[in-house]
Amino acid sequence: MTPAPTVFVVDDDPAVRKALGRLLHAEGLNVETYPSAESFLETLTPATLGCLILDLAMPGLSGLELQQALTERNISLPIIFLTGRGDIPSSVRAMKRGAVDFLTKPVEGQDLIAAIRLAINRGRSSAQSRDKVTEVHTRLTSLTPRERQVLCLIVTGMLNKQVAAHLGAAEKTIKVHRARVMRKMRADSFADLVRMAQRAGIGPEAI
Amino acid sequence: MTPAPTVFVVDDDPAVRKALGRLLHAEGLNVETYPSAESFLETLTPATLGCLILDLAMPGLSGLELQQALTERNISLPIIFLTGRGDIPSSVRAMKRGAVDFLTKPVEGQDLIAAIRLAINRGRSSAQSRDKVTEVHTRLTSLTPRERQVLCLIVTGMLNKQVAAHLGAAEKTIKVHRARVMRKMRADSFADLVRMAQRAGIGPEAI
DNA sequence: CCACGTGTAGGACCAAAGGACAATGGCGGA
DNA sequence: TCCGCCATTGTCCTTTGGTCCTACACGTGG
Repeated sequence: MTPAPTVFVVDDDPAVRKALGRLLHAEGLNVETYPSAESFLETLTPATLGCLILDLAMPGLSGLELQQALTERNISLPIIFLTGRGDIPSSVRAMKRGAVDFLTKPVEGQDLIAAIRLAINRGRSSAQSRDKVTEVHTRLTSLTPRERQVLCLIVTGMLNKQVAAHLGAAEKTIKVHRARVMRKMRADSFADLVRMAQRAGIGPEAI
Repeated sequence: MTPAPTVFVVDDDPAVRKALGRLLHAEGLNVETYPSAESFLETLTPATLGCLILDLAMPGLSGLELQQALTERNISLPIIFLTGRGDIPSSVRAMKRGAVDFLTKPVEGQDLIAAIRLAINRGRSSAQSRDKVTEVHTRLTSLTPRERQVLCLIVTGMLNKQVAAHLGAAEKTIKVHRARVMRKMRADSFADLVRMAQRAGIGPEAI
């Protein structure tokens, strides 16, 4: 239904890449393999959907460093670490930074598949909520400063006349701004607007 | 300011309990030590604030089993695992289930203290949001079934007359229910009500 | 200079929300 | 049986919100 997710495999061992490629392809998954973190980073778009199976120790960027790099670029591709010589501190660091799983070679095919399913689902839902938030943000940028101000005040529950007093304007003016906010934010009800503002982090903090 | 958080230490080794007790007390932290998971579980209230430093392998319930038990009892005390003979699968399982950290003995005092500070902060904020949600839930239970129905419909953005048509009642009736909902939920604005409903998981899903 | 966006504001008018007061009917517990 | 709670509906009135159309001032960039 949605664009097909892809499983990216980054491992410096050709045998591992080949074996994983075969295994996952047999499961009906799209697979792309990369021999290094750098080569993977090059061919990466922010809208990528799927998950990443990542080796820990590689020449060049290590797996943990790639994870860090993705975080810094604001790319939330779910990561499954798969390593032969891992240690506890590495696994803990990986999990702390949001890895879906941290498996050790040799890995049970079932375990890996299960982790991949989980990762793909997680990525899908996080992509959905991220899309919603960015959608709200783009609409927010279409507001004029005054409209944003009015938005912030009305979603805290203030009446038009209260907003007017607070901003030193006529109630009529606030009504105009309010109507424009509703239209520009494509909110089809006030409740809807409140929820959008909530998602954008605009709440009753400023009271 | 808030009730002082306590660091609970559960470890079967008396030497570890003694050493940790001294170290953490010197840091100005309240410490309670327990020789087993069972003894800790007995003296546990759901409103406990602080964090738990937990050994992995113990006679009786293991650390991971205690973590599971706390999850099942809906107790969200942040956990720091501290173990001598851990392995990667254990650490990954612990982190997946929400542990704050997974440290190995011998541990650097600084690392442990840092983890504790993080855990206590996490526990504090999660307790805050949990309190807010339960507060909303208790208010929800004070609503009559009809009032809850009306609440669900108005927070999706429906007008009184639409709700009336949807429920086969007069608009006036909906107004009365709506007013009672606002009073019982202690919402001081409609925006407020929408946010409360949001926290309680009542949203526009049902459309 | 003119067009455009922005902020401002007025009047007219209608729709929606909310409060005050009253009333009816059902249903379960004291 | 009577009381209290719940749900229901009504009328009357006020406040609030929302939508037209119109209008003016101000600054930016063609």
